[in-house]
Parts: sequence; structure tokens; C-alpha cells
Amino acid sequence: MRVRLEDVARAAGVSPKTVSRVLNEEAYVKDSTRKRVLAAMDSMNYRPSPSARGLAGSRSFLVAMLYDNNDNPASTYLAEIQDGVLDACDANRYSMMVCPLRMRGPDFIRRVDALISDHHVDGVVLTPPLTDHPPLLRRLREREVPYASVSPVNRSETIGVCMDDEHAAQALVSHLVQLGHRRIAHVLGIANHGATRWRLAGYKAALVAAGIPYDPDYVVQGEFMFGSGVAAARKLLALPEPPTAIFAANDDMAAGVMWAANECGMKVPRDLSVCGFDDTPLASQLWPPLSTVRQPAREMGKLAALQLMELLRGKGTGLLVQVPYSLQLRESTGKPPKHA
Amino acid sequence: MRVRLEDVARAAGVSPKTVSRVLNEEAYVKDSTRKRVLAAMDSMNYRPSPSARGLAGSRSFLVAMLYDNNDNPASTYLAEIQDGVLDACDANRYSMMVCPLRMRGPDFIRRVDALISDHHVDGVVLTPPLTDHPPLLRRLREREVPYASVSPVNRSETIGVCMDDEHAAQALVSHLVQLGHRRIAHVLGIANHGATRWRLAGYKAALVAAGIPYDPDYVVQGEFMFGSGVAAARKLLALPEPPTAIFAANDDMAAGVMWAANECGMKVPRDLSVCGFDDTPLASQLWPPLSTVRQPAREMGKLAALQLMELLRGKGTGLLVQVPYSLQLRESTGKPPKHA
DNA sequence: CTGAAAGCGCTAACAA
DNA sequence: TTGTTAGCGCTTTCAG
Repeated sequence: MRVRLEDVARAAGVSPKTVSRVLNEEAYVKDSTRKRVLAAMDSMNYRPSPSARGLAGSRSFLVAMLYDNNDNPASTYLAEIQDGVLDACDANRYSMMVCPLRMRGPDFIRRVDALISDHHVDGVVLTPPLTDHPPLLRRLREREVPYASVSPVNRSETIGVCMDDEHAAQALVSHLVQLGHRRIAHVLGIANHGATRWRLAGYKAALVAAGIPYDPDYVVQGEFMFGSGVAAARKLLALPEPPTAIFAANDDMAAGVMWAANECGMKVPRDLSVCGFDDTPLASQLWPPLSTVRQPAREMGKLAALQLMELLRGKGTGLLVQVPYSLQLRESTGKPPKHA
Repeated sequence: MRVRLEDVARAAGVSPKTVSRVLNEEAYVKDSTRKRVLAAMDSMNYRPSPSARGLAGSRSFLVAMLYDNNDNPASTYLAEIQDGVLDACDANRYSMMVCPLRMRGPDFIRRVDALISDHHVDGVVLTPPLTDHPPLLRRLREREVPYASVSPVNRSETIGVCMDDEHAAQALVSHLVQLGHRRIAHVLGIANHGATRWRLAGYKAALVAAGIPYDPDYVVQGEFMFGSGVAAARKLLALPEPPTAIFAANDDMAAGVMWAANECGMKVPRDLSVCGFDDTPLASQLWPPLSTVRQPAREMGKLAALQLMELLRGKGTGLLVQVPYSLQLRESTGKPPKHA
């Protein structure tokens, strides 16, 4: 029927325990023995049973990716991160579970608990805004479940992956300044996301660098969603002195801004420059194509998961790695209208 | 430490086996006993160990969602299906694994095998184009792994969920006809997807109904991806007698068509009507908003998974349920240009 | 460096 | 309708 560890042991002429040691890459196995066992495993096409391993041992070889189902950014961003996490799992013989959570839900922590004790998850990958949900982090620490974060706000004592959103945003807004814009507005993301703060900070920094005074009327709330971009732009464009450029905190909202501009007969970039952040597929599918910051989401998911696995191995401790950003300047940004 | 089945049994004054029976909703448990056990489980906050259940029993309470990582339609479509499958899992105490596969890869079947034997998956949800990959289906049947499909081509002996793509497409194209279009083109999807065939069939049916001759020059190959929509539209718009309306087999390609129209200075819908299929978020984010067919992807994922679970329960046999479509007529379609 | 014995928490097959 | 007895396939002790 099924090839068991015992069968491999017999074939290799060793005890089950030795096979187990090889399987788990433990030390103290003679090299020749290890090779013999490995060969037997291979020739018999042995696949350990995760259930048995989970039951007997302390590890499950399961990694869970947690995300917020409610306050989440564009699904395409999460989908890319998920692909990246899967890449890493694949490379390290881990399996992945995907766990949507409702951060605002009453039984939020209970669900997390259930998740952990049900499946003995070895570790967890957190995506924004879960990366900075204090009760969640506390619970994970209490239960000693290792985790890695994608773009956490609090970067001390956290492993995973991040990007320098602030400088990226600053560079993007500086580009607008260089094009000649002075009335530059910003559409914020959801309040509890780190990305929202950093991108705002970058926006402000660019203004300061250009000697442009900060005008609170030019900064309006958004929610990372298309519709909120539309609403924000309507507000901005109705201002007595409307901006000549709008920097939205993500691409979806930038798409909304462009939509609103179209709606009131403006032409991008002739009448209004628009830029976003993330470089989701949408960015290059809009007309005109959107100037934005490339955020390598899939790579980031993979790196976060790899750091987690590093930690799980017990060999290293895992790091918070930083990925580089790059500007994607396309056709949605141009010189401000002359008459402005 | 951990509350085990045995602890519950002791607390309820019954044998472990009886608790197991209650847990698995088996028959032949006196109602009063069942209630007592349930109460004990609840008060002790008992959570069965999936590892132990998987090891001892034949079930794992794990459902895998398989998708093709290579030839896949828009990731947003898959993400919605995934959410739907998760909804169903949640409601039935199943866990979900997400399994990207490379249909074209050399070790495709081996990976499927590994997946099944590693995790003892109870059942599988298939998404296009995996729904109709003969070797995969054969293997699943051989290994007696139940599966449910989302939009399978072959609808006999298959459970899951489907939609009447053909009539939907026909209705959409008929709408173009009613607006006065006669030169209507179609951008095909990836060849091995059922959706591609059905939507083409609907297109043809609408032409026949309108007495418009079929012109093969008006039907060009696409790949369900934005870029392929751009390429297809360029080809169509370069025709000596370009179409006045283009029906793309999905929204992403329709976005590409609109992009190409913009590129050559045409205005949608004044110079060209465009419509798509799926009603992904993108559809309402384009300018002008896209006329399309609403396909309730999340609902479909959920329904497919529910049918699978029905089958797993052994109570019913599972059905192939059909969800209704609805036209979303927006601003990307209008009357053909007068001079045309 | 290697092995023997004892479970992990549950369910299957049987019995009562 | 309920209980008893063996394992499921692995890892954990603890001895060699």
C-alpha cells in the first residue's frame, strides 16, 4: 500500500529512527548511512505522512498566510503575495494554508487560536494590516508561533520583508515637482496601514524639499479602494484652486482619480497628472498608463516566507529584508496646464 | 495541556468512541447522549486534532483548490473563486489548501499525486482549465479523490457549478446588434478553456439570429490577458473595414481593446463599442465603464465547494448547479458611428 | 553515531 | 445504542 518510514528503514538496513533523523536533517548521522537512506527513500518514492509527523512530533510543516478579508488592499496585491509565499513553501517542502480573517470581527482572536491549535501551524506569514494588530501579535507570541511580516509598521523585533515606501513616495512626488507642479494633492490609504503613513510622509518630504507649503486641503482620506479614489478626486477637483497633480496612495485609488477626471471631462495628463503606488497590473492597463512605484509583491511574499523558514529551521534567526523600489514613470504624469 | 477526545469522554461519562461518533455526526447515538457530549465539548472548548483524525481515519477534512498557474485567467477571478471556496470550507469545518499547478509542466501528474498522498485530501475543487485536463481527471478517479469543478466543459458525470456562457454571450452580442452594429468582431480566449468555445458559440448564434454573415476575419485569437486584447484590437482596427464593435471573451482583453482604441485616437463608444465578459472589478473601473456579463465568481466557488462537500458527506451525490448570468450594460457600448 | 520502546489523538473493526 | 481493542506512521524519549 503506502510506503512507510519503516519500509525505507528495512530497505536501507537501518532502524526507523535513523530514517527519521535523515528525514529531519538531524546531525549525527554518518554520511554513508545518510546517503544509503536517501537513496532508499528516493527509489521507493517515499513520502512522509504529514498527519503522522504532525501527531507525533512538534512540527506540522504547515505555514499559514493570514490576511484581513475586510480592510484589505487590492485583491491582486494579496494574490501576488500568496503566490510568493507558495513559491517559498514549495522550495522548502512546506504546505500553505490560506486564512482570511476579519480583524474587526468579535471572534477574531478565537479564530486565530483555532487555526493554530487545529493545525499546529509551524509559522505564520502576516500581511498588512494584520502585521500590526497588537492583540494578534501578542497571541502569536504567547503561543510561541513564529511569524514573518510583509511590510510591517513596527520594524523592530520583526522579521519579514519591507520596502522603503517613504523614499519611494518622495521620489515620485519629486518627479511631479520637477515637471513643474506646485499644487499637488494626495489621497490617503486606510488609516491603520503603515503604507498610508509612509506614503504620506514621503509626500510631505517632497513638498518640503521643493519648498512647497503643506496644504491640508490637498490631503484627503481614501481607503485603498477604487471608489474611494473617485470620491477623493471629486472633492479635490471641486476645490476653488484644484490641484494640477494627484498622488494616490495606491494604484486602485489612482484609477479612481483618473475615472473622476474623465467624468468631469478632464484629460490626463493634459489637465491633471495622476500617479499611484504598487504597479499592479491595472497600472499599465489604464489609459493613459499610470506612473507609479513598482512594488515587487510576489517577491516580497516569497522573501517573507523564506525568512520565516529560516527561523523555523533554527539555523538563523530570520531578518527583516528590504527590497528595492523603482519608479515606473508612464504617461499619466506630465507638465501642469500652462494657464494654471 | 490540550483537551483530548478522551477528556471529553470522561467529562461526559461515555466512552471515547461515543464522543468520536458525535464528532463525526454518525447515526446511532441517543439524543440525550449526544447532547451531553456536545455540551461537554463546548464547555471544555474541545478541538479535534486534524493530524490525529487524518492518521487514524480515512478523512482529513482538507479540501484542495487546484488552479493552473500558467494558463490562468485573470488572477482576480481566481481570487474570488478562492474566497468562495473558503466560505464553504468555513461553513463546514473543512480546511483549504491552495495548490497552484503547472499544467504544462513535466511533473504535473506527479505533483498532483504528491498532493493527494501527502495530505490525504478529502476532495478537490478544480478551476478552468484544469476542469478538463483528461490525465488529471483520470488520476483523480483512479485514486478515488472526489472533485467538483467550476465551469467544466464536459458537463456529464461532473459535479460543481457552471453558467450558461453561451446564452450570456449571445445576449450581449444581440445587444450590440440592437444598437445598430453589423460589423461585430470577437476576441477569443485561450483555446483549451470551455469559456472560449461557449462565448464564441454565443457570438455566432447572435450573428445568425440577426442575419449577419460570419466573417472569420472578425474573429481573432486572444489569451484572456490584457496584452492579447491589445494585440487583437490592433489587428482588427487595421482591417480595411474595421469592426464598429468588439466583443472580447473576458474583461481583461476588453480593457486591452479599449487601450488599443485609445492608442489610435478612437473614442469609446463613439468610434468603437467594446464589451467583455466576467464583470471583474476592472470592468467598472475603466473609462468608460465596460459593458459585460456578470459572472458571480465567488458564489460559484462557494457552490462548487458545497457540492463537493455534499458528496463527501455521502448524503447526496452532488450536482452540477447552474448560476444565472446577468448583463451589465454600461457606457462602453453605444450606437455605431453614423458614417460607418 | 545508532537503536528499542512508548506513545501522539483519534478511528476502525469488532463486540456487547 | 454503546464500549473495547488495536493500530494509523511518525517522533520522542532514553539506552546503547
